[in-house]
Amino acid sequence: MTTPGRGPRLVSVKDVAATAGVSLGTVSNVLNRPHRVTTQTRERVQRAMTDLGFVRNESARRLRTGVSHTMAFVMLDASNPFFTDVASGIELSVEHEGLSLMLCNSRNIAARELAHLTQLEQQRVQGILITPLDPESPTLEELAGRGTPVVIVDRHHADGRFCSVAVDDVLGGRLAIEHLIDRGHHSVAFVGGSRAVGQVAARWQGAQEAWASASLTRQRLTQLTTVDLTPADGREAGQRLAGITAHRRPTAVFCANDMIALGVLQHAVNSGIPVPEELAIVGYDDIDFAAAAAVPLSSVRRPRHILGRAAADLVLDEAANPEHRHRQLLYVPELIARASTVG
Amino acid sequence: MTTPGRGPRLVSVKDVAATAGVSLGTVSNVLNRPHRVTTQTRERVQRAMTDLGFVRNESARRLRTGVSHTMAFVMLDASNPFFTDVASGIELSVEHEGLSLMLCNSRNIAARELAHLTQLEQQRVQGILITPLDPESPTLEELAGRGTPVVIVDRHHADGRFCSVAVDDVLGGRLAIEHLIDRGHHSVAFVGGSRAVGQVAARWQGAQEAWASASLTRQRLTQLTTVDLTPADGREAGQRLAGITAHRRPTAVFCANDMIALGVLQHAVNSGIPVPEELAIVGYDDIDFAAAAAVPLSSVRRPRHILGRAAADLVLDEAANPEHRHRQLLYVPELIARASTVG
DNA sequence: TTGTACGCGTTATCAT
DNA sequence: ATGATAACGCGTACAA
Repeated sequence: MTTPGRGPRLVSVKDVAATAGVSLGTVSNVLNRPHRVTTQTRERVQRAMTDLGFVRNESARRLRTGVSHTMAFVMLDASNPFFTDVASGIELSVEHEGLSLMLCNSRNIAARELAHLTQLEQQRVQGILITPLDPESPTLEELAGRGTPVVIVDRHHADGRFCSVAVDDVLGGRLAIEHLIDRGHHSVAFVGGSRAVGQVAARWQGAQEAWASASLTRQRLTQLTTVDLTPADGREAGQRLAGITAHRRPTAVFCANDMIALGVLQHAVNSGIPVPEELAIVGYDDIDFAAAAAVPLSSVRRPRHILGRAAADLVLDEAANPEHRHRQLLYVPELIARASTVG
Repeated sequence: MTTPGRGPRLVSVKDVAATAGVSLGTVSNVLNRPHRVTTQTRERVQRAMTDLGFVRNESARRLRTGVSHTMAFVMLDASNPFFTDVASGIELSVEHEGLSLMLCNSRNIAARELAHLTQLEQQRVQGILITPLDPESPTLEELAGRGTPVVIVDRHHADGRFCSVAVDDVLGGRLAIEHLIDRGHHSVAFVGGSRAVGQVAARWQGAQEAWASASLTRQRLTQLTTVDLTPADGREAGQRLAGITAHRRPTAVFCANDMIALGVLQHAVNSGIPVPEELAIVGYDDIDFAAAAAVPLSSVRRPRHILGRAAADLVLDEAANPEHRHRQLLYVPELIARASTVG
């Protein structure tokens, strides 16, 4: 007869019913169909609930009704402001529907991503938004196949078997390079992370395309690989750049994201390389910190909130609408030119 | 007889038992006490589970056993890297116990905080870590009173009725100001946000104490209030500073956090005020972006990961140990001097 | 308004 | 070691 769990024994609908002197069904009606109950008894029941400290048991509800009241977003990297901004966009839509959003952080580690997905599926969340390490992973298809709506954020699935929301990163890469070519640069380095290949491949591709179509005579687009996409990686890349003698050094870099770009910027300033005169820098995402850098960073802006809202709307539709059809949305990035390229 | 919810009807233990040709109890044993089952039957059952795509129903488990497998952290502001770093510290400890962590974001809005807490309590999470808008709010005490372990992060409850983990921000404020006094500054402004009074009051207090005990003759410690603690607020504060004629302008600012400081730094550089020669800047938190600023930011470092781990350990103890006693942990900050104060 | 079957995994009991 | 069975937790929904 011991109640499992610890702490004060929790109050159930039964207790509320007893205290209010009504039946169990009436309590349920107060909770779910208040209009069916006389104002008088309703108030009596509500009184009993607050007096006893009744807390609805979401597990029991879910077990019975089969529907949970939460959505989830599995972030690739919570320390990247890009993803937290996407998350607030998601929240807006999700909470507008009276659901709550739970955030998970895979930190770019496959085992952690899997653990989160498993947990979320076991909780029977209404839907999962995810920026996956690998959009083609069978895990995602299996998950969706068992009935959990899955929407991919900031990636696409090759065969369109999911809803997805992303930005045209090929165009983004092209915008960045075209801007640098416009500013007269002939030797440019792309700085990206090897552990984040999927995230940056399109940007690199766009960069190459733009470079090729400019058909410069003595062109040179090189690649500088870092491990990850953090400010520390950027500093390290900056160090390698600073080590190159000035006349062979690229006159500009296009960084796979703003965190890298901020690191490069820092090291450049520290080692006395004037930005943008000797080194122009373009970042990617246009996070708030980009504009707040001491040399404000030119960056390819992606519509983070809109991305989040759109993704949330898709997963909500998939969860609620039986006639749902998968859609892949592609948003357009925009180059924001600031002092790091425009002297 | 219709199954509630949509999508393919989910597989239950019964189906697994039938397919594997064993009894229901055996399936349960495979899940919860695998050693009691022959390797052979265990494999047969596991085979059936994967074949059918069986997914444990966490709600049913929780309902029966009374214990959930999640902890939650309600963040004050997910766009502040300080909190995401604390969150990763928490994750480390929580996942070490085989539990999963769900993140919520109150965005400094009381209604959102309440909504999250309600939701989490209804889900019967094992414990809640929270950086509350108001540590003295009765909501928290009621929540704890009904049995959910609550640990306060980055604040303390006045009467010690909760476990809490924080940093000595009075000391932090003192360190910042002492550093500036050491560097010869006589006129300093504190830049903080009015919507974040609770978070910054101690820093301001420490700043005043240090200033008072220096007993300078022509001292001047002023206060510059912003709305929030974002880079944009910092830029706006920087604008107000730049508007002051040079000989009346403070020679240094101590910012309530690094995001503000980065904004101030940006505006200073933009308006041609040399940092640190004409304006020294000290931030607070030492987030990664502080070191990555083009003029690396001096900042009061707080042990973010350690804070998170400690908080998680406390809530885990409170959830598992019947002899748990509340503790208030206070960590010591450290001043990191960089180029924004040390020419 | 009331009574009650139901959802599903867990655990215990008794039997094989 | 495994089988068969039932009670249990708690809120929901429907028939009475």
